[in-house]
Parts: sequence; C-alpha cells; structure tokens
Amino acid sequence: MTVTIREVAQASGVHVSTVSRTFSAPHLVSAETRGRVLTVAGELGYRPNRAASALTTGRTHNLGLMVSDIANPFFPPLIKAAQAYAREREYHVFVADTDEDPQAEEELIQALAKQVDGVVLVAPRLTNRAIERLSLDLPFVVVNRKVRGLSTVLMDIAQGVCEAVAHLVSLGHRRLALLSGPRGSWTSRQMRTAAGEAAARHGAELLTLGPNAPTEDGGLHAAAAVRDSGVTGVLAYNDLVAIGVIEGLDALGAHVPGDFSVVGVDDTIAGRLNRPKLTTIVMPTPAAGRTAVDLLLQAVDEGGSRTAALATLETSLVIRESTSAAPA
Amino acid sequence: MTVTIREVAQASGVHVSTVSRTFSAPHLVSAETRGRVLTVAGELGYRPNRAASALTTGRTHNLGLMVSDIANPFFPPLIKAAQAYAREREYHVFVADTDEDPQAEEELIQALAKQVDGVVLVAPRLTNRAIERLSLDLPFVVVNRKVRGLSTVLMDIAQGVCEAVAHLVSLGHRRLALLSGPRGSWTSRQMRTAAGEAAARHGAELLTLGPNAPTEDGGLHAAAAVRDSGVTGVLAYNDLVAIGVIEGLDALGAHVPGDFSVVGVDDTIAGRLNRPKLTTIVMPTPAAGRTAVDLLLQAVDEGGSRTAALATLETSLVIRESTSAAPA
DNA sequence: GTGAAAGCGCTAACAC
DNA sequence: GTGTTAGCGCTTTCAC
Repeated sequence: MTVTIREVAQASGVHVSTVSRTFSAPHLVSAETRGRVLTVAGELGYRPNRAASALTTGRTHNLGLMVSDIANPFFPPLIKAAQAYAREREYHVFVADTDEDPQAEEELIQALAKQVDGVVLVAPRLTNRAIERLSLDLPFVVVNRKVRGLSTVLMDIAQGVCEAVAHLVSLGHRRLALLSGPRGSWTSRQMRTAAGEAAARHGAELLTLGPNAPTEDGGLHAAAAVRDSGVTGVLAYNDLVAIGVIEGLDALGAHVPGDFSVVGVDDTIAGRLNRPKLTTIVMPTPAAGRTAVDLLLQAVDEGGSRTAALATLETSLVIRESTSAAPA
Repeated sequence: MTVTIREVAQASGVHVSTVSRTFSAPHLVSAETRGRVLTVAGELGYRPNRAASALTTGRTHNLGLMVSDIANPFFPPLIKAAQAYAREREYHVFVADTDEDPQAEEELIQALAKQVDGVVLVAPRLTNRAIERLSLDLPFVVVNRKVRGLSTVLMDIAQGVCEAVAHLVSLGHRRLALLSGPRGSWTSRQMRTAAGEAAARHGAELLTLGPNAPTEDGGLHAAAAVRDSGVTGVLAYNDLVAIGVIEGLDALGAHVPGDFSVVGVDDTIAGRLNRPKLTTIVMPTPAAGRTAVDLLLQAVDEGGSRTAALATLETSLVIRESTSAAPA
C-alpha cells in the first residue's frame, strides 16, 4: 500500500539508487532521468520515508521543543513561530509539555533523543549538570537561561525592567514592589538584579515579595501583602501575576491604576485583553522561537564543532492602562 | 557513540534477537536471561530506537495533532491534554499549526504521514473529500467536525447555546444577535442552527451578523453593526470575538453588561481574565484532547477494521459578569 | 528458550 | 551518470 523507492525505480526503469539520488542529490542525476523519475514518482504518489533515511544519514529532520506549560499564554506564540520557521527549513517539531517537572523533562528528552536532530529547551527546570550531561548526546539550544557550552537565546529582561522602573518613577512612585517568580527561576533572578540596580539609580525603594506561583492565583495571593507593604508601584513576574494582583487588590477595595500602578511581563494575549489593559514588558517570543530554531539547525549542521552562540533579544516597555500617576 | 542492540547482545553474551525480545516480547525470554540483559542494557545506557523498529513493525509510536492556530487560546488546553495522555500510552506527538490554510494542512499531513501512526485533526479546514482521500492511508480522528467514516469527537455546542439563549431571554432580552464565525466553519453552522431553534422556542428574535474573523478584531469590527441592529443580547462565535465586541461597544459609548449582554464560547483563559469576566459556553477542550487520542489509538490498534466511533461531549453555560438584565 | 538469517526503506561508497 | 553492494537498528519467521 505504501509506495517505496523500489517501485518507483522499477516503474521508471532505473536502479533504486538513482531514484534515491533524484531526491537527495538531484545534481548527480541527468536532467532527463531526473525528469522521468520525478513524473513517475508523482503518478505513483511516492513520498520519501524520512524515518528510513534517518537510519542511514543520521538526520531525522525532526526537532524537539520542550516547554514547561503549553497552556501558559507565554509559550504559544513561541511555539507557533518555532514551528513555522522549522517547517520552512523542512523540519517538523515534537512539542513536549513537561508540566514544570524536571524528571518528566529528562524522560522526554531521552525518549525523543533518537527521533530528533536536536532540541530547544525553553526555560528548562533541569539542573545545569543534567543539561550538560544530556547535551553530550544531542544538540540543545536553551532559551531564557544560560548553560555553559550551549547555544542560548536570551530575552534581555534587564532592558525592559529598567524602562519599567524609570516609567514608574517618572509617574511619582518612590516605593516599588517586585513580585518575584517561582523559586529557582532564572528570569526572576535577572529581574531582581535589574530592578535593584534601576531602583538604586533612580533613588527609589525596592521591596521583593515572593516567591509567587507564575499564575493568576500567585498574583491574587500576593495582593494583601502588596496593599500592606506601603508601595504604590508594582512590577509583577509576568502578566498572569499582574492580572491576579490587580484582581486581588480590587477585591480589597484598592484600584489600579488609581491607587496602585502595576506592570506585567510577557505581553501575552491575556494582558492585552485585560481591563485595565496591562502596561507590560514585551518579550519577543516569536523572534525567540525563530532564533532558537536557527541556532539549533546551525548546531546540527556543524556536527560536533560546538560553537556556543549567544543571541540576545531586546525587551521593551509598552505603556497601556495599568499605570498612572502615584496617588498624592 | 549511540548504544545499539548489538552491543548489549555482545556484552550480555546472547544473540541480538534475544535482546530484541527482552524489550518487545519479554515473556518469550527466560527470567534469568531477561534480568541479565536488562542490567547490562541499563549499565550501557541502551535505549531502543523507535524509528528503526518502526521500519519493521510499522508502528512509530508517534501521533500528529493538527490545529489551525496554536496561538488561539482555545487550543493549548486541548494540546496539553492530548499530549499528556499520549505520553501515558507511550506515544509522542507532533504538533502542527496550519495557520488556517487548507493547503498547508494537506502538506503537513502528507509530510507527517510516514512518521506517525495516526493524526488528530482539530476543526480541519480541508474539504471532506480531501480528508476522506487522505484517510485511506492513515487513521484520523476529527474533532469538532463530522466526516463520514471517521471517528469523531464533538463538543455539543447546541446544548450550551440553548442554555445561553434561555439565560439571555430570562434576563429580558428579546432581540438577540449571533456573531457568526468564519465562512465554512462547522461549529458556526451548528451554533446558528441551535440558536435559531432556541430563539424560536423562547419567542425571541434572532439576527445573524457575520461572517466574522475568529479574533478580537473580528469582534471589534462587528461592534457598530451590533449597536445599530437593535438587539440587546449577543452570542459571539468565541471568547475572542466576545472580548472584541465588548471593547468595540465600549469605544462607541455602549457598555457591557449595562447596555448589552454578551456571551462568549470556549471558556478560554482570556475570557476568564477579562473585565467584565465573560459569561461563556464552556468547551471541554482537555476532555476532547484525551478522547481524540483515545479513539485514535483504538483505530490504530484495530488496523483496517475501521469502526468509526462518535464521542459527544457536553458543553454548558457558565454565568459570569458580561450578562445582566436587559435595559428597560 | 535461543540463535540464524532475511528484510523493513533508504543512502553511500565504490565500480564501471 | 548509473548500477552494485553493504549496511543503518531493529523485528520476525524459522530452525534447533
């Protein structure tokens, strides 16, 4: 039922290897034969079996993409862009959801290893040690985390955080709170450092409240602490936390942006659709997806010669409705 | 560098076929040998190569999942559930984003065909003809659309639509608008039929406005038409359209739920986080993802004996803040 | 219960 | 430019 190279060979009166070449190295075949083989293949509906050729070439033309939670609106634009870009380069992608579980992450990588030429790890939860060990067998590109020896795509949150702090200070906010992310989050640490420096530079006071779950609930739970802390400006770990804290504040009778100004991070669809529309730090997720695939394919083509590249993507603040002048 | 069955065989002093059996048919191997092979395999870090075994068994242990737009918040919960469920059954999933393009859809199916044991088509844009033709080569399960001869998972939108209409009527709305979806959308047709019947039953008037793009913009653009139509209750094609129309109405100086009541569909994260929180029809997307994988795996196991199953999942209305009593 | 051998669909030297 | 041959990692008869 499935058409193989052999039947195409027979039907077009050439040897299998010639058919193979017409597809994998067309320039080695005379224009005439190539034409004939191609038409016959077309008529028969022949499609090369990538898995079979992977067996000999070692190239599967597949990529893996590991994310911690597909349902988190941060990821879909990244996945979509990575996938579309991979397809342009004739690659397909396995998407795996690790559910924030390091062990699941490792298992999935192991399971996928033989079926992909490389994998993109987005904000992995695995230890550096584990990643380095696994990377002996398989090219990795890491997004939003730094692992020695591996190609990396970083969204430079520091940039956006500086703008956010400057923005809040310019609106008259002198006491700020940072709602940090989950313990162990690389991005959260980056934010904290950047926010600390920026606050110092602007002579503002910075309080860190957390850790918080990276969800609406996380923000909801932090609302009381924010209200009681004496700050007027808030920088949340991400849009979801921002939305949650706004809602929580609201339930406590405090309003955004009237009483508190809140800045999110990610520029997710949820933040754009929220009321008030979120002032937020834009993460260039589609670009990150494309860049990651690009670097990965480079690493795949180079084979072992491992030049770890580093791509840094700019982030920036977009001002919408959740920030305004500090209350008198 | 990569450990094969052969090295395990050598190291444990048995033939390759015995090693093969220990993994694929353990009961055919004596407990003793099995134990030895297993430990040796463990020490060597051997992992079976699925792609290679697929060549002989015809089972790849991979599934395809085609969606029209990963970035649409309707899909991620479905993808997540499908993926998690597949993994429990030792399957991995290729996620493909067709970008609403029937041709891309067909190409992706063709390209994936050899690498998967079957594919889940969520709300495909392909013609029935094309799907039927493709299904000759590969098991399909279709979600939210009916294709003759194929296993199907339907979310019974009619149920939810009835509740929505009843809810609006009970609030005093007598003139309702249905904001339809894209031309050719199966779900949109279902909604229209169900809404028509429900409206008739309740003696309400129903207007259909559309087609609309299934996005916030789609809703935004429909706002003026809604305002001018004389209706007070609106049932939108999905949450995004609902959010868009609310925003558009707001820009025109009309408020929700004060002047208009709006009901969405899907119960996406965007709707839950929106202000006002959306009254919406809950689509059981995680269940749909699991069920689809379940039916697909059944079809795969049965081989050709194609018993097209039909799973119908209930939908229901969840009442939140975007609906209230009709204006006097 | 285990070994021998053929073959899945394809590619890659190597001849000619 | 094309055919021959061997083999990728694994499974599966068929013997023994």
